[in-house]
Amino acid sequence: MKKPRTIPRKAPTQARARATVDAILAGTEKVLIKHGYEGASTNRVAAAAGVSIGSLYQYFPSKEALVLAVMERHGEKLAQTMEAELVAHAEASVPEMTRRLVRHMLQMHLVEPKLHRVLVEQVPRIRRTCMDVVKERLNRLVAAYLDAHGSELDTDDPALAAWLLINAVESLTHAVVLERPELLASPQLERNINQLVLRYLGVSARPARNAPARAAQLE
Amino acid sequence: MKKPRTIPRKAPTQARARATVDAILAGTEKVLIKHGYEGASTNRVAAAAGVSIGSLYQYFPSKEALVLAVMERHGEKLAQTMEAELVAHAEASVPEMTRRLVRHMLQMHLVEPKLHRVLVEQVPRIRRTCMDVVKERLNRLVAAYLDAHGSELDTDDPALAAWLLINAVESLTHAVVLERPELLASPQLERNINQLVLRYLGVSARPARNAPARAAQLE
Amino acid sequence: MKKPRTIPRKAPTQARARATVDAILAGTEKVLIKHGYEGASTNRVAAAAGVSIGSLYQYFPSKEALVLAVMERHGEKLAQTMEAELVAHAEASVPEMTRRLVRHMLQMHLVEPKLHRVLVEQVPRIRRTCMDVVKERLNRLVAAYLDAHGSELDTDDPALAAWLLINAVESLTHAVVLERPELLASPQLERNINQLVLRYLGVSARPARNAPARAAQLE
Amino acid sequence: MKKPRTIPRKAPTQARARATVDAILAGTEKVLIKHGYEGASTNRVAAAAGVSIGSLYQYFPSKEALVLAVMERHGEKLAQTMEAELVAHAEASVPEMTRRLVRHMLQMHLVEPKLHRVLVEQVPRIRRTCMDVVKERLNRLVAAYLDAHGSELDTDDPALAAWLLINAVESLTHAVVLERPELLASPQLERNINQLVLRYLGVSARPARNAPARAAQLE
DNA sequence: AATGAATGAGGTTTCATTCAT
DNA sequence: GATGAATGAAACCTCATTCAT
Repeated sequence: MKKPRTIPRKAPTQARARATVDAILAGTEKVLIKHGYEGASTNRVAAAAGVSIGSLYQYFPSKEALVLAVMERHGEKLAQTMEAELVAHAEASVPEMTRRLVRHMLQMHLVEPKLHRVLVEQVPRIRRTCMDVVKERLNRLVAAYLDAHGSELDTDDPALAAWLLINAVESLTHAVVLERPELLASPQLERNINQLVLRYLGVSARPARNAPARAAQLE
Repeated sequence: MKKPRTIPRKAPTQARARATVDAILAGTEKVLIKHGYEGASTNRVAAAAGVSIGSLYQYFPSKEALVLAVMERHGEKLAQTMEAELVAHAEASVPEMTRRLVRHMLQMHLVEPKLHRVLVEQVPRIRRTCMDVVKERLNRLVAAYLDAHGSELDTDDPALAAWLLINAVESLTHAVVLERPELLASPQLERNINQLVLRYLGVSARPARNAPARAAQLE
Repeated sequence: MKKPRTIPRKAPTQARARATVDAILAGTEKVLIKHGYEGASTNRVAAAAGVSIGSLYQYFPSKEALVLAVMERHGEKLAQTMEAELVAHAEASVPEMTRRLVRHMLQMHLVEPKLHRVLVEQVPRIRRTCMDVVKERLNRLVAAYLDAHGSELDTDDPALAAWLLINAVESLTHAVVLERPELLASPQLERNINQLVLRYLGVSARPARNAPARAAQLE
Repeated sequence: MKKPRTIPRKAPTQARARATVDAILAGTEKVLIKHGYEGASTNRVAAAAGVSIGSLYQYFPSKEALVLAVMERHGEKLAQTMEAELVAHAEASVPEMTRRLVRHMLQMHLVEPKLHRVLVEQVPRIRRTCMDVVKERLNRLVAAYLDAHGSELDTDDPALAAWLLINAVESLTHAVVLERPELLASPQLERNINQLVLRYLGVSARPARNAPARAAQLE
């Protein structure tokens, strides 16, 4: 069992090289989408990128390095949009924030959905997945958010709660895409996920019913 | 991207043939554990099984057929133990049942844990995973159980709830094994997962508040 | 710097396999002769052998394994003819034996001379050369012979003397072939090498001076 | 089989260029020592020399040209020290001179021994070796010396004798280094090589017989 | 003169699969 | 039924060399 090198071989310094690397990454995505992970050979990638196989190997020492780079790029995009959402509405109440994030999570699969599926379904998980990156970063942010709102919640360990929720919600969105795509549109699904989150946190999803609001909206 | 045949080529009728097939499956498991999915070549499997490569191909038309068979066998085992649990304690209260199933789920990873990891992490998900089988069967049973206990719950759609919970809990157990194995032992984790489930269902984990039931809170 | 495997991968058991291995070795020789060491690729060898590249790799794990096998086979042949000569005339006098062996050594380069040149000149010496095998075996025999004839000689250490002589004579024959092929035919060369050997051993090439003489002195 | 150009592409005229060429040669030696002949790629050499691959090719048209240049430089050094020895003691007696040269030859392997080994063992001999240069030049000098001392010797052809001896002694030193390094220190080896030479030339190693000279016999 | 990005033929090697025995 | 020798497409990757900058 070999462990192929995955660290990029050299960072492109000249503009020309930068363009080559971009072309290679774009080619990798194209090939992954079209042929899947197992069908993605370095030769195919080079061809799709309009670059010689030699050039490819000057920057990426192996197929896994290529895929890893694509995963990181993709994960980065996802993480950034989620972060933006969290930061932009830092003042939102817990139910409001939950709704936003859940909706966002569900929509993530609509950004380059084919690439996303290939990365999530086909790439062996040994290699750190793009989602791990996303999850890690989200984890911190959500944990911080829960910590800040600790008084409104019924949780013994906000960090653990963040981790649990992120994993649960993330996996649910995957599962929906894979197994029940017809539910994606339905508000029922979204409502139930929100419920899962809010009830777990000890916050009512419909604050109206419980009380005329307290605490949450004042922060 | 080719789709290799995965249906077994012929069913072994003679006892000798049956033994051969068993040896092949055992060999496949051994090789998967030792070399991972990508490192599992048919020749290696045949060698590990003490069977000629020709014989292997007499029963399994492709590498994927081999892996699929192993996955089904493994999934079958898991599903059966879960089903047994559900059936054996059909009368248990919701909190009790939840606790049982969650604990069971966490322990599943301790049954042939290495094989389990390989199957879950490395086998591309295109090919229907073993867990899908488990999940599908559990789904029905849990949905039925929730239906039966509908009056105790605050859920609009028991079937959807079953699906949500099974996916969430299953993915959490994976995530724990992969990312936070140190939590496996901790009662805190189990308590939080139980909480996630019970609160979502609108059932208090501490039945005292709702009903006279006890027991749960000591863990 | 990699060290390629050189041990044969599996010993052919069936007659068919035996034939394949022979064809591969023959092909290797052909290619070495025609294209030299660096030009000898495994693909070329397989083609020359009329065998698929896959078959080649079933028996030889690398190019170096191929070359090594050829070298051993070739060295074996050479060693055997030298041994035969030594054994057949075990009773010969020292000058007589010397003359025989020197002549033999010179003629060795006429057995498959092209292959011999490639093996000697082009194969990097890291890999144990065919000549090492020959030399080792000859070493023992000659040392034994010198030991047996110790009383006729003026040497302090027959084993060392054997080693010195074999190396010297062997290298001289190489050098002749490579640098002065025109001398190969000349009796002068042979006479001088004989002289080198005999005088070093303290035995006159013209036994007349030392002893009642026979045969040798007329050349 | 291609024959790559080996003649240097252009002679460096400027001082800067001279420095570049030196750096390249030094880099080549470093890489040869560290990675061996096959592992010595032009890119590695350029890197080791701290020079761009383009610059390297401005002065050396091929990998073989590089190695050849290094071999010539190395051979030149060796030849010069041997020549110096011969010239400095032109008046020495034959035994004395023999002793000096043999000792010198043995010590040659201690000058940059690693580079020496790589050049001698790994560089395919097609390409004229460094030793050929040394040998050729020594040949002339030794032949001249033997000619001058012809009266003291029992040889029919001093030129041939020179050639024989140089080859024999040179190869013996190699063989010692490669096969019996433990002998390098021993005086026995040196004594035996001297014996080989002197007896072949018909000169006693113990000049007492011929002339009043002394000293030599105690080693 | 120097750079280093780019090239691509061709190397070694694996492995799922077939088929004669 | 079983065997295992044989296959060959295709994978990954290197490296001497060129050439635009």
